[in-house]
Amino acid sequence: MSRSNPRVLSTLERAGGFASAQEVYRLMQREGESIGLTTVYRSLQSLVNDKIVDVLRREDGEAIYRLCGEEHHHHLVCKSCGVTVEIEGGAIEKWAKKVAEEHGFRDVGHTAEIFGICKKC
Amino acid sequence: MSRSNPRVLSTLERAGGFASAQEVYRLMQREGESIGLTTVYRSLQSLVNDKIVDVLRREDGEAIYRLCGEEHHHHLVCKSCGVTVEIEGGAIEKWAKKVAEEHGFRDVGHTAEIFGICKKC
DNA sequence: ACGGAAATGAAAACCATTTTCACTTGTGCT
DNA sequence: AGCACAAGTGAAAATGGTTTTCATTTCCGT
Repeated sequence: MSRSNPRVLSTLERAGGFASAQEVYRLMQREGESIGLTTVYRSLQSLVNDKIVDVLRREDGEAIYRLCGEEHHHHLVCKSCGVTVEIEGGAIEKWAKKVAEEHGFRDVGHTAEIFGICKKC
Repeated sequence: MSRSNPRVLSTLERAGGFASAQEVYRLMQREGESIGLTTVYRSLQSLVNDKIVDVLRREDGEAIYRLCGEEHHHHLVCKSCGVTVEIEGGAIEKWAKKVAEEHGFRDVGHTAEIFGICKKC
């Protein structure tokens, strides 16, 4: 098995700790790094194996990676203009954890997003 | 736009209300129904638009469809085997509403999902 | 029966991801 | 240094789910 290319992790960090493999690849290219898409995929997989990053799925099925333990937040998105507000989700964290434990789940994560129409729209 | 082919819905029901497009297609073929994969996809999409079925993602990114009641609920999904538990989200409803109001949003909706590894996996 | 709209499905296009394979780089050993 | 073998790399091809295209068929209203 191959090991993670450190530049991949560092790029993922720079991306805000949240990006797809393709995005990491494009970002690295734009910055002049010489790397192949294959290596990006392999490095991300390896980081997932080592539990250094988490993998989630976007609605369209694309895999997105984020640093584990990264303080995560949620989004309040305007359906009309797309403006996004980052919000704290203390209540959610507890709820998710509690519900999951009640059902015997482990290794628990969650997603939550609020959407609506903002004041200006 | 096209409408849903009723045999697709009925097959999804027979499948336990939980299957991927490919599985629905294969099931229908095995039962001797004459239908194209394209129509299965279109029907499922249309059912999702009409909020008759829900769409989730398996760990490998494949979309899975399931019948869904009208009451608003959330899901606790096993990342490994896909088993799903419907859960109440009273705490979330309040949280979403409160946060959105604080930021002056109206017409508010939300999504929330918890995922992890279930007891059996 | 006629004509246009909707439905259908085979084949092609798409696109993220994985695999293959030939080549390069790194490492340990003498 | 020189050698051998393991590990890393990436271009290109393969994979597989999903979407698009487009020609054909089915439906429906008049």
